[in-house]
Amino acid sequence: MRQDRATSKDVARLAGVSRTTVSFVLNERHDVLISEVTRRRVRAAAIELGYHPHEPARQLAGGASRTLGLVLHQAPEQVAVDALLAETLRGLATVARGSGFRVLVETMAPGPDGYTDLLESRQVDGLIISGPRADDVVLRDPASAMLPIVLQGTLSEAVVPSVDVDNRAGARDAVEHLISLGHRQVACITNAPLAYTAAADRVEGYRAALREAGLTVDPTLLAEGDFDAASGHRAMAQLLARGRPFSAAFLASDTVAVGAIAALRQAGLDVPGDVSVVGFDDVPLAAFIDPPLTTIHLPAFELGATAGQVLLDTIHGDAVAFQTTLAATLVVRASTSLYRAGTRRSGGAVTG
Amino acid sequence: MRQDRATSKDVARLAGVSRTTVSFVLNERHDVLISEVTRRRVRAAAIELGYHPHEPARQLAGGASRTLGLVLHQAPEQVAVDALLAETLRGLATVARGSGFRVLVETMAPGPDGYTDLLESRQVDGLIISGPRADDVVLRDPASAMLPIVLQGTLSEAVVPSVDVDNRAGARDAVEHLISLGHRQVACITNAPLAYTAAADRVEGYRAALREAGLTVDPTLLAEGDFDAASGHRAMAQLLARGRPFSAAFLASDTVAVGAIAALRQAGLDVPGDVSVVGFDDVPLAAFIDPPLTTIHLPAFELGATAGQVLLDTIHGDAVAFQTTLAATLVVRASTSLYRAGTRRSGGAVTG
DNA sequence: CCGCGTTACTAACGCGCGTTAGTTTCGGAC
DNA sequence: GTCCGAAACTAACGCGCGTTAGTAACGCGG
Repeated sequence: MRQDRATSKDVARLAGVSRTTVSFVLNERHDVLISEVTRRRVRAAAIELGYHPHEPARQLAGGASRTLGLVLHQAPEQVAVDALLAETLRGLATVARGSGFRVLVETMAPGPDGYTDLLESRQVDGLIISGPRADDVVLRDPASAMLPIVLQGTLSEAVVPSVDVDNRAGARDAVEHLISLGHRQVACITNAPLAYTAAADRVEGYRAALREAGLTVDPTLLAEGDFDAASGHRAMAQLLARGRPFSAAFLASDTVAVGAIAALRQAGLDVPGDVSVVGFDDVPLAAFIDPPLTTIHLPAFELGATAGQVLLDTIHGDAVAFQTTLAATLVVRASTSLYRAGTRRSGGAVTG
Repeated sequence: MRQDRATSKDVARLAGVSRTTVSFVLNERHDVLISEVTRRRVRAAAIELGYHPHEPARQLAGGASRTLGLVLHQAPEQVAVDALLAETLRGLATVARGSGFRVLVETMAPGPDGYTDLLESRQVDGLIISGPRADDVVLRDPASAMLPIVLQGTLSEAVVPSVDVDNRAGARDAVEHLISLGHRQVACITNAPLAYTAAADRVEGYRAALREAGLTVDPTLLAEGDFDAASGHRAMAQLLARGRPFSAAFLASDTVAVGAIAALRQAGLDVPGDVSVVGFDDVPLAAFIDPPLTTIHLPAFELGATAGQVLLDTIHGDAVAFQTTLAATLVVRASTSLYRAGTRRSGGAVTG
């Protein structure tokens, strides 16, 4: 196996045909006429020799790599904390394999580095960019509009197709749920700095729900998270320190929520007794932490699968939707409860 | 950009030299003598044309793909739950890039499918197999010993180099910690079925610690987890139902631990008041759940990086250690406390 | 003037495959 | 016997690159 690989020439010789015939048979070209006897003979020879076509060679000859690139264009901290990456990757890989494609992963710190190398060197036929950054020039350059690139996420003014979850609607559902339980003062901690569109959209949904319910949006009830649980802890501590009472909170990421809940506990507050909490993402552990987290389910597998499908369609030259939005649905568990005036803190948290 | 790519021929023409010279210059072959003037001219031409070497072509000509394959040879449930995959992948990608390699990910359900296709078709220069299964024939076939394959994990009788965390020592440290706090009845829930070597090793470490402390190993205090939190919940419920008292538990996975802790709570038991708990893995959320989890830190990034380095060494023909073991160290947080006889349940949990 | 080493390049092959344009064989219709 | 079209193949090119062997120019000692 270490020694000489079998080439299609070897197969041809063993089967007593030409290399061309071997290629036709193994690529199942039914438009060319080859007798069933010959086909069988070729296939048998290929198996006997343990023949595997040399991939780089067929990529060179065929002009396509049958490989999809997944660019993780995010900071290490984010990646480390992204509990859903595995699922997304699995979704992408599943769709890719279904079409005979493989998946190449490129991790890269945010910056001006070019991921287009992958494309220009023809190592991949298309790219999925996850975690797009506002400073990304390629995604805005009109010339890129024709490249097989799909955004997983949202970026204003991007010129390439994108697939994303409906962050705004999900957030609104989350907050509407809290309002329907009678809560009137609802705090919010973002999942990330507002420069990230996903974070901005979720806050937007939060505001929309409040407005639609005729409630005022109080900026002192908003704090900023930064991906990990520690940031959620800090943000909640800030919120409590401000002294503005609230009986519920929308925490725009489960990971951030876990930190925030810890902060609430340390302040002597019970969840959901004193403060009801809704998260976002529905990470695998969400159902099992204490209390089981009411959250917005992010369809991670579908996200990867859909992005992959859109990219494949783009590569094949099919028309694709410029923007695909997946629904994120509310999952009610035990971290939310009816608002009861006169609870321990008279319906609102006070300074910790 | 959609139109004709620039080839090295175009660069040669523009620079007024031959294609060979272009190749020498761009590949920084300093062993061939080319004047600095020419070098500059070639580089300028390449930039002007936006030239990117055609990767499949150089792979064909060069005989190497400069790509590493990561095979996730595990069931979907595992992947979904693997909070550390992202970190491992990042570690691998970092090392790979450092040597000019890319990373191709192949997810695959357990089974007899051949991941060696990747290798035989020369799409990758080497493979890292994560989550090896006992039924894997390739890894035992002596003929495979010379293939550039590295195991991330442990498999008895495997003939390829492996990189793994010291599960046994980590587990022993965990249990020793509990014993040092005065606990004498220590339960254990595995992270996975015992067919998985990692699970078996952790149980082994658990037993060793007990024996070394002169304690008896009670099989009724052992239950089996299955990757996710739900399995931890079930396993802990079983343990409680058996009625055998214990004041501490070693839960061989943080994810499983989260489920187990939920079950303890439902049985009216406090952690660590009634039962001290040590986990394994140190997932990102471990420090922030309630109570902050004492656990064994798994160096995920290093695991990926080390596996990648060993694979690169193998590919380059360097001698590599057949087995590399990374230390997993105890992180003490708040889920463990001193054993106090006469606590609520007189030092032990009883039937729930 | 010749021979010879050094410098700076280039012509041309081969990597393994897909594919186009052709060739041969063969059965039947006239 | 000839012609012809269909059937079953094959020869040979080209994909874009790395690389080996070879060449041309040049200086310099003899």
